[in-house]
Amino acid sequence: MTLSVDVAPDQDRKGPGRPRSARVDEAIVEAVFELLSSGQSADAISIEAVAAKAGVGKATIYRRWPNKEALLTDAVLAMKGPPPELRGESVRDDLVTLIGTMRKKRMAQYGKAAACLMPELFKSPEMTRVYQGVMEPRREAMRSVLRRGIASGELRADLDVELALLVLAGPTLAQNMLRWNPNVPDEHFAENLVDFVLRGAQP
Amino acid sequence: MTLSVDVAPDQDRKGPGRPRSARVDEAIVEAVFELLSSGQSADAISIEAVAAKAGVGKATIYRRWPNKEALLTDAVLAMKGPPPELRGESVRDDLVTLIGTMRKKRMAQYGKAAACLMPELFKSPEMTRVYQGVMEPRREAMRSVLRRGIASGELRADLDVELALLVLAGPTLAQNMLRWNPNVPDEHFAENLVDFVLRGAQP
Amino acid sequence: MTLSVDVAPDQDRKGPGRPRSARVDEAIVEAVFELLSSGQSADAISIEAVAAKAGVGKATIYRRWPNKEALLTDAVLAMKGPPPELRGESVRDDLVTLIGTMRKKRMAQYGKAAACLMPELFKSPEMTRVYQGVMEPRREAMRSVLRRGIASGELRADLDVELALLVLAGPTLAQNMLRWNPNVPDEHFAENLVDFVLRGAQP
Amino acid sequence: MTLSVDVAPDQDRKGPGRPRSARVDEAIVEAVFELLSSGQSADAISIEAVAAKAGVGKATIYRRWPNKEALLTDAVLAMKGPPPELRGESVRDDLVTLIGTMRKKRMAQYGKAAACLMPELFKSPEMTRVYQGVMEPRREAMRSVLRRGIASGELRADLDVELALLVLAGPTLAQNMLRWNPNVPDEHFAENLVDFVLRGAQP
DNA sequence: CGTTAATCGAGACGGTACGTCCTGTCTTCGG
DNA sequence: CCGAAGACAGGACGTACCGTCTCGATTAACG
Repeated sequence: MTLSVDVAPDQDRKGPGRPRSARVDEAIVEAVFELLSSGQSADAISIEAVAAKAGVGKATIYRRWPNKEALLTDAVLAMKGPPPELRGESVRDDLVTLIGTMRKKRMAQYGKAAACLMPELFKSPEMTRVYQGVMEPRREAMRSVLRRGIASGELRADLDVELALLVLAGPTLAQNMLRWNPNVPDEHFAENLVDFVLRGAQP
Repeated sequence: MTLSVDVAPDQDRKGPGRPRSARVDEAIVEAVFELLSSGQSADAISIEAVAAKAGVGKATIYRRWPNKEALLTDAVLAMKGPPPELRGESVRDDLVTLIGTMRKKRMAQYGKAAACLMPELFKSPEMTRVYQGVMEPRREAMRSVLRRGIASGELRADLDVELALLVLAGPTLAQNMLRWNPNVPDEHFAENLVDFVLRGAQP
Repeated sequence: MTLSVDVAPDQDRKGPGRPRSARVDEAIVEAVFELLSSGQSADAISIEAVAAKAGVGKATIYRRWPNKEALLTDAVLAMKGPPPELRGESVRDDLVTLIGTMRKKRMAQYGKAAACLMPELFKSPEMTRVYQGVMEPRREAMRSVLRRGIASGELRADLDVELALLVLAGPTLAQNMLRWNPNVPDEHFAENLVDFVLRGAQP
Repeated sequence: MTLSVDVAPDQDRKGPGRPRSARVDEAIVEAVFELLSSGQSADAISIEAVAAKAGVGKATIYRRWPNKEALLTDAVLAMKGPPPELRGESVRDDLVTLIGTMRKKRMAQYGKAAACLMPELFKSPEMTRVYQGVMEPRREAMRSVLRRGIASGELRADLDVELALLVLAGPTLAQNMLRWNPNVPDEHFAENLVDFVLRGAQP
């Protein structure tokens, strides 16, 4: 599945008049992102606040996006990064890498932002679609690693790939977004999780 | 930890005048819950909408709760149910029961409601506290089952209880709230998850 | 036409229990009248205000009248006084008496109250009916005086009785309710008006 | 006496921002007038109802008038029309014209509206002042016609002008506002009234 | 004298309107 | 084209009453 997306979709206009500033685009999307990750729910984010934070007139925003939903959608799209590069040697290491990239750098922010977007996900199917588009590549990468492990004998032959995916990503999500279990330390989270999932709880 | 909570806190007033109706309390909290679990974010829930849905005047709500946050907090408290009864024979069965009760009946609604409350959790520490109060009993129940398993030899002696907790609850949460991985079926979810976590992914 | 009216209609109950206080009835109607003649419109008069002014509980009012309209209606009825006694000698004197009794004593208050009731007259046909019932006897008295005058030759044979009625009552009303022309003095108003109407404006 | 009045008083602002819409002003005043003449008392007219009827947001009303009283006052001002043109030949004809213009076209509406405003007149001196300002020009016009009649001998030399004014306007008012005497027909009302007043009731 | 029922004050109830504030959109201004 | 600023329709806020209903306590006549 390929989702090709441009952040400011009607930018290819030409002709007379002052051209649109690319800086402005970035400033707006950045402002949305900051507001989101500061714990504001989607409906609590007003165009007015975005305009103020970006140092921009309200009209300038409406010139680029038809409404708030489109703006938020584009801001979510902008959170999408390149897929992580995998070494491809050990399945365990690749899984650790994949889980780890969900937790690095801006991921604490990302997690908070994603959590704040949740009500929006239930309301807007468009937003749901975009969110899936952001998630799916990582999911697919993990699937292929798991399948490789089955083929190479590093993982059980009868492994349920989808369930394994969920068991790896679920805790990461819960911890990222909600810090669900405060007793689990952040350090070596990825390694500990992967090792646990590989080995299981039985003796 | 014990959290003793009454939903309508100042009801024990006495003296002259017509007493407050208990039906009204229920109707209001129920209305909040329905709005929450229909995918409205906390800030999108207006007191006016609650009043309309409950068939109640706005003043009747304000007579009981000083503001929206208090109302939402109490509504969350009302979601707290009794802890599940465990058979106490097999650790595996008890874990299945615990995971299962997170998914039964109204839990799909509960999950959606919880997801919609997330932005509020970041804003209101009071809400965070109450949410923890609702969660902690289940967490503690699962902890003691896990410890029992270690003692009885059903689980590894070096098991990280907190991590195990997260690995069991995280996927449940992700699936409940977000239906994160649509490829994992709902049927036998608890059994499949517990068995997977017990056994691990390795051959 | 006969309108038989009792102010507090269901008073004839008997049997055990504390009887209704006649004082309370009077106090309530009096309170309504005072509020009306202090320049409050009918809708601006609240049962609460009436109860407060009469020193009575709201329930006490609702026990006697089913709603505000009925209360106001009864209060209007209470404004009805006995028809004036006419000497029957001179038509001019009898007209002066009739006009004069519209202006005596409490009539300034009555006028103000009536003015404040006007919006209600448009809304409530029941109120209209009652108001007519209060007005009609005076109107009829004046008609018979006028007809007597025609018969006795004191008035023109071709006099339009209804129009004469209006020309006598209209200015009185306008001046009572609105003090419409502040340049016309209150003293000898009735005499001046009647003499003017009798004589006309021509040389 | 000259009363210069503008309906929307602070409209002459300049500077940036979207200018106020003149249509909106008209729609609001028109809505007030319609509500008034549909038999609503002044206090029964809610700003909310005005806004709804005018298809306007409440804030738009409050941007122009500080409170309900000011709005009603301005609406009354808007009822003021140009003084009628008089032929100046016969006093009788001019009086008929003056009385007649009080009864034409929208005057039935005007009468009802005025009646509904009466309670307000007792409460608000400002409203009283404005109402006088609307009435006075017509009163003055009639006075000068009467004085002309005295000078020309068409009317009695010792005529009390103010009383004559009241005798002409009072019945008109009573009939306009209250349809006080339903037995007097609307057709030829002005002619009949003026002829009656000129001639008097005596033989 | 005790029963009984109507009394009164008080306050909860479902509503409606208040006047304020804010949002998303639109429209103008000056640069 | 851009920023700023303000008007606009709409809607929620929290308050204040309204008319009604429902209590507890009091009170006065009847049995």
